Amino acid sequence: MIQRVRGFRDILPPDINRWQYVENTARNILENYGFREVRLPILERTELFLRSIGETTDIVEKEMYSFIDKDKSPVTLRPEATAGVVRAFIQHGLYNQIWAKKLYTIGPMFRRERPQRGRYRQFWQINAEIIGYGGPLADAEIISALDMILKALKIKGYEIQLNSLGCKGCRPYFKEALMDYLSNKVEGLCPDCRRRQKLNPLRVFDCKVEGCRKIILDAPRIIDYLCPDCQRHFIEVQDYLRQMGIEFKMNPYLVRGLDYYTRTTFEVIAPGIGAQNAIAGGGRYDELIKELGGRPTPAIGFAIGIDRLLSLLPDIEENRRPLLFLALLDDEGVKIGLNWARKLRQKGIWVEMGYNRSSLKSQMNKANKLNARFVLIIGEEERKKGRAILRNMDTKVQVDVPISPDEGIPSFLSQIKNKEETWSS
RNA sequence: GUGGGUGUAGCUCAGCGGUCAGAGCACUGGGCUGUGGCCCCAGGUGUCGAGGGUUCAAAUCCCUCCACCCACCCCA
Repeated sequence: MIQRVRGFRDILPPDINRWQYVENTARNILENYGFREVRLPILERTELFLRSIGETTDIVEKEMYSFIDKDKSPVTLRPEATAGVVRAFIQHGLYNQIWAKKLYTIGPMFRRERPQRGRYRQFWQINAEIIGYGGPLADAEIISALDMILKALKIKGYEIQLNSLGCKGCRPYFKEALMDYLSNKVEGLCPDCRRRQKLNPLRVFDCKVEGCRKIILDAPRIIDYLCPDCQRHFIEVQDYLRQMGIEFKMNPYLVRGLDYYTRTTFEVIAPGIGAQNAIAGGGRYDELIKELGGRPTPAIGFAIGIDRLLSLLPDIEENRRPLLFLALLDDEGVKIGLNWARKLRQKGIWVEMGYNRSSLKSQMNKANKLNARFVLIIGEEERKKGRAILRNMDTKVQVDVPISPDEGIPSFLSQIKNKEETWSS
């Protein structure tokens, strides 16, 4: 048997209900916030991710699905969405398009990690970006949209963690201070962090090793190094969030795994879904568009992990049911039934039938398994009388209706209507 | 990349050196010759994850590999 590639998943009914529910909910909310959907390539040039995410991040160092295309160019399955959005934004010169200020996209991302609960090599994200606005109101709106989606989905117990990473003006001072501090503590650091200390000292904050954590506790904090502008920005973001009643928790150690973030960063964690408990994350990236060759343009975005979100949602019960199942007992019956089916479906009604000739018993059985509300029986006897048998599967009540679709369908539909009135009263 | 756990029917699992590989659910047919759910009966359920080894004898013991799950690293 040919097996699925490791870490990839098949999404099948009845699970698909939950996927559609989450996507539809997010879509509706984002559209109300004025976001427009974009659909972008899954494959991008590797360089895009090297330059955006950062060469010394875990994603780039060990998690990318990269390969050499037939024309020898290095390409990579996107490990996150923002880089592609920015690339498209620059490529199409969208700086002044009113619809390009707020964009969202839903689709799969790829990271080649060891799979575990809540972590897959292909995972799905809902991404939203506000582009071209550097002020704190954009931050507040993006977090507000994220929070509204989580609330609409009735996610319980999630926590929004907030931090600021400063800007290109103030972050270097902090980086230096941190590097100085860490260089005196090298003995206590794990091998990974010794390397990080030189290359990308902020990443030490993410370390879970006991020794490193202790060192981190006394380390300089980013928020103490913010320049006045960054400070003001961050305070205003918090004010807006409080204004809207959005709860959040400050986390001065939140640095995020991508190098392009500036100022506001956030992450949403949720309990009860295993070790991989981050269901969403994001932040501001005011330098990225310029760094990728575009005009200087501030932006902020978030990503929601659909796979992880779904593990927090209860099963959605299957309440779809066909209105009518056609039990067709002979060749002539099939011909009549085909017309019933076509005409009813044109009216938007779900009609089922058996595709192999079998006994009435087995057709009834199938109707029952499909949970059809009505069965219309058309056989030799019915044709002789010119009247088909209509059985209500819930009440077991059977009545006759004209067998010809032109007369029978109106009769059928009026009966349904009456039934619904009596049921609802 | 590292560690631990698990691989037997479509699903959930039992068997853990000694005839034949089993149960429940699901599936198909019949009891009911043209009427579903309940009940009864019958039936396919399978390279016992793959390959090799030990043994008179391997689903069972050993080795290797593979897959899945969980955890570490890190993140969605």
